[in-house]
Amino acid sequence: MPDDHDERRPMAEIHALPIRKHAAPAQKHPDPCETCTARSLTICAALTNEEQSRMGALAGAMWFQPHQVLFQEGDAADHVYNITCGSVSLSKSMSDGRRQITGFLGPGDFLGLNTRDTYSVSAEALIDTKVCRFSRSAFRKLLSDMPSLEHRLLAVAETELATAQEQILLLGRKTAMERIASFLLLQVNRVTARGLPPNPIALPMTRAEVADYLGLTIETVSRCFTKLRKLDIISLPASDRVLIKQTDRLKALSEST
Amino acid sequence: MPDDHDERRPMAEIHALPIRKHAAPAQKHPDPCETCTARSLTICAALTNEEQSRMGALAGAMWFQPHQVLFQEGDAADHVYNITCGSVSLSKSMSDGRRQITGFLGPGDFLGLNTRDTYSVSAEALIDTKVCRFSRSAFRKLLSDMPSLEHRLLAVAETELATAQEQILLLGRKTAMERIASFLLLQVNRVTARGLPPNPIALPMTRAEVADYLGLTIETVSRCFTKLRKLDIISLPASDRVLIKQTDRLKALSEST
DNA sequence: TGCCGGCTTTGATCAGGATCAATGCCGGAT
DNA sequence: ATCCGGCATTGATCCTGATCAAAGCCGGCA
Repeated sequence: MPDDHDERRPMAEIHALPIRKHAAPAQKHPDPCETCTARSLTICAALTNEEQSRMGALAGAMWFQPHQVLFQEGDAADHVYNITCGSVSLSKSMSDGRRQITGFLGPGDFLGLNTRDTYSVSAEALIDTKVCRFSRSAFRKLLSDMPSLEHRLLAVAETELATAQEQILLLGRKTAMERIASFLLLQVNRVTARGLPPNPIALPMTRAEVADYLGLTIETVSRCFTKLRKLDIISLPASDRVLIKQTDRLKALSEST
Repeated sequence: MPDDHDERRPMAEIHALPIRKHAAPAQKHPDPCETCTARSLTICAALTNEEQSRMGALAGAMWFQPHQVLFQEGDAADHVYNITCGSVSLSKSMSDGRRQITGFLGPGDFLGLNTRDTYSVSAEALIDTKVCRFSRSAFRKLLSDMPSLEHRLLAVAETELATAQEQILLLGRKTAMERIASFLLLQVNRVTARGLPPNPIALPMTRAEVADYLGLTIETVSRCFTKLRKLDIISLPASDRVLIKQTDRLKALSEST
């Protein structure tokens, strides 16, 4: 991605497309990995050029529009995905409609790894999103040939596990305000890890998605944002942008009450 | 383990020991893996005999008593552990003492895997527990020589991730009653997976530990148990044993309200 | 320019679970 | 047999965040 920091702004060529239930594979380039902007962020960084081109040959690029579903919890886990650009939410839902978002993914993140043969969560594009897709069988073959790839995936899985544990602490024991503060600090980390300017932070998700991620309601999320604004800890230049004015006070709020 | 189903009953030889802050390594047997009762449950099952004896040579057996700490969140991650017998809780704590248990582990489960150099959670024995401990450097060497081991670990990590996602849904969106019902059904699975009789279930943890796992208070846990008993869905022959009388109704409670 | 629909904010009220407090139960030690 | 300490249960009250309801804001479009 060039310096387009507003993750919400649609990519022009995609925006013109009619909305479809399922995305179509993009036409193949001679070597898509050559120009991949997420390459340094992702597991591909662990591979030699040769290995990478072999991997690239198996990949298919795909685009997804906001709210398009990559896969649903319980679907046969046919593919694995690597996000090259955009944002995706992972979620689980209950029969009565209650939803819990288990994580937000961005460029370089890996999706759909699964021992069992069905996905354990649903994945949905938050904004226009481009992914690199592999069939699971091809990917498995790749794995058995490249121990460094498997090694890297294990590291990724362990990091995700630590993130999930942090999320479990947040949901089980933190107050609404602590959750919001932790969330904002997390977004700062996410954005700086990608080398983007940290302030103001662009939120690729709506209040409803934040609420479903933090185990709260839309109203509570909104009220906490307002309260932080009145405390002069943040400002909200737009509803999807947050300017953090006092990081230290935000940190203090994320740890106690 | 023979047919001693009460996980809370202390092992005789251990109970005689004075309480120590840190457990001492047990004297080495010629080949401890030969007699390991958890062998079929754990990652060792993926290894050939030769590989296993090589792995066994690097392992040290250790015992821990109830409340003994294997390691603390933030400690240098020097070792990895494999539980052969007993139960361990993983938890994270906040500075003011609030605690969240992120999971309970039992025989065959693996502990302490970590990309970074510090543990992301604390581990504490719930009951008398025996583990097989490896230094991380030795274990890493082992890993690079045995792709099948790494493959197996990846599968384990993915299963743990799916479990964590389930826990995130529970903490973010389920009511107190739904959490308790889900918890009890989870315990049934845990116990039957180990081939033990499912009814009544022995709970190796106290109400406080259940509460810290489910993001509730002791009182709420107790009230839910009482309510389930009054609904004739369970009975409580002892405070650490639950007899499930109507699994179908319990399942219904775990999904809606 | 003004309408419309989706998202966000704000207000009023409600309720599920937390907190505070007391009692009960059981096992181990004397 | 009795006491004691830790854990569990039960009851009364409180409070955080959910729910219900109504504006407000903003961008797209006629």
